[in-house]
Amino acid sequence: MPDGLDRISRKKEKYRRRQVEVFNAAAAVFAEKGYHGASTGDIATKLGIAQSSLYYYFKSKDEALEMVCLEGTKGYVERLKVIVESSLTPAQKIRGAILSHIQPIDTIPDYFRTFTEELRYLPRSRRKMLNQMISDYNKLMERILADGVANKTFKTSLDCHLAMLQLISQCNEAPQWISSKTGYNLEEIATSIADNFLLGATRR
Amino acid sequence: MPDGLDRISRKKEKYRRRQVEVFNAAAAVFAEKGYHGASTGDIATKLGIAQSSLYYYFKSKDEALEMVCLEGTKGYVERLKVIVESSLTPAQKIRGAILSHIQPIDTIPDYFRTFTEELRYLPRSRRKMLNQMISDYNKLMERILADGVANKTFKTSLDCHLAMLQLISQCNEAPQWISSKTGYNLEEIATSIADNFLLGATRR
DNA sequence: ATTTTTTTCGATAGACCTATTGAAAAAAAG
DNA sequence: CTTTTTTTCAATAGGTCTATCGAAAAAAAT
Repeated sequence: MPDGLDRISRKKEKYRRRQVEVFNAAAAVFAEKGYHGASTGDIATKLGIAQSSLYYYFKSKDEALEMVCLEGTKGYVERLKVIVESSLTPAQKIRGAILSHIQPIDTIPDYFRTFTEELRYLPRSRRKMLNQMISDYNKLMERILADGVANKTFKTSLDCHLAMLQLISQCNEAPQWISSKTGYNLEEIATSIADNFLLGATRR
Repeated sequence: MPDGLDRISRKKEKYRRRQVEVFNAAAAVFAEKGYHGASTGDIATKLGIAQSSLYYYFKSKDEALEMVCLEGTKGYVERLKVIVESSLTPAQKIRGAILSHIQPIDTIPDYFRTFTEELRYLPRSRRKMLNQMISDYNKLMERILADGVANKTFKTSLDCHLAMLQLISQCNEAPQWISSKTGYNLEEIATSIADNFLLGATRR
């Protein structure tokens, strides 16, 4: 006779796994058609279930978008924080940060794309946590650059804030370079972004 | 008694001017809410007219999006072609190309944003000409880079295709850096993108 | 002032979409 | 096998949206 708590948590686990399938489908449809272009009917069709069944797994389409965005950015800040606080050189930190940033393009492309392109359609009330996360993330990235300048690794003339925006923008656009028939892989792309930046920014 | 043709063209001109106001409103609403998030009612409200009145100026919402995208890219390829075929140095061409690319962010921001973010929602049939235009544009930009390599201005190791994608991506994301409270102006941004690229790519 | 042309409007058909609800089906437990 | 719980479904209320149409209003021409 199995333990009662075990039984309950096993049930919840089953529910949670199905929920992940639902969010996977939502992410795929959001990424393909955009949040407003995607209907809950589209998501249901992708899963082969009735549209109304979705509401057993989320309360509203808004909530589904929030969940997809949260899942798509899970661990982002933490991974960058580890890099920032490591004992790597500024140049190595940049390489690591870029690679870490674009990794999800491989592992969870639909979540990544939904986050970068559809976040703006989240109602203000749901966007607070995610905006805070983005702000934290940007500050961390900028800190790597500022440390590099303080360090005399990077040129004094480097505008850290602008450079941060340029690096992150390139990372966020990278998914579109892959579909662009030329078959770059993510590591090539990360290396290229980092190389091009470091070649220009590094003191000689 | 005015010439007949004159009278007709003057009327058409009046119609055309009102149509521009309509497309301006459409571009503004598309840019703010996204194509699918924007309703024709939103556009009409912005103009202070009835929703049904819009259909005197365009046949469908799709067509409005197409017109906005076409207007937003008018002259793009031509301007770049002039730069490519000029006698400027590759480095000067890059500076000119970047400045030319982001100019519309100042002059017609809503058209620019709608083009870069909402083009994907144009039905395939309407997207052909615009896709061709983008392809031509990218090739021209890549040619500047390839010429610079052939020229020994840029390093042999430069991946021209990837570098082209990186430059254009940065330009297309630039609007978001401006709203980002820090008050950069477009020329600063263009200079920064060009400097950072040229510093790394130029032979020494 | 009257006629013609241009522009706007109200009403609405016809789709589609989100979210709810109570019931049915499926799965798990007893 | 029966009961309980979980999961799915059909039906639908209530809302929004695009596009059409004939009429009205406004402007221009005669």
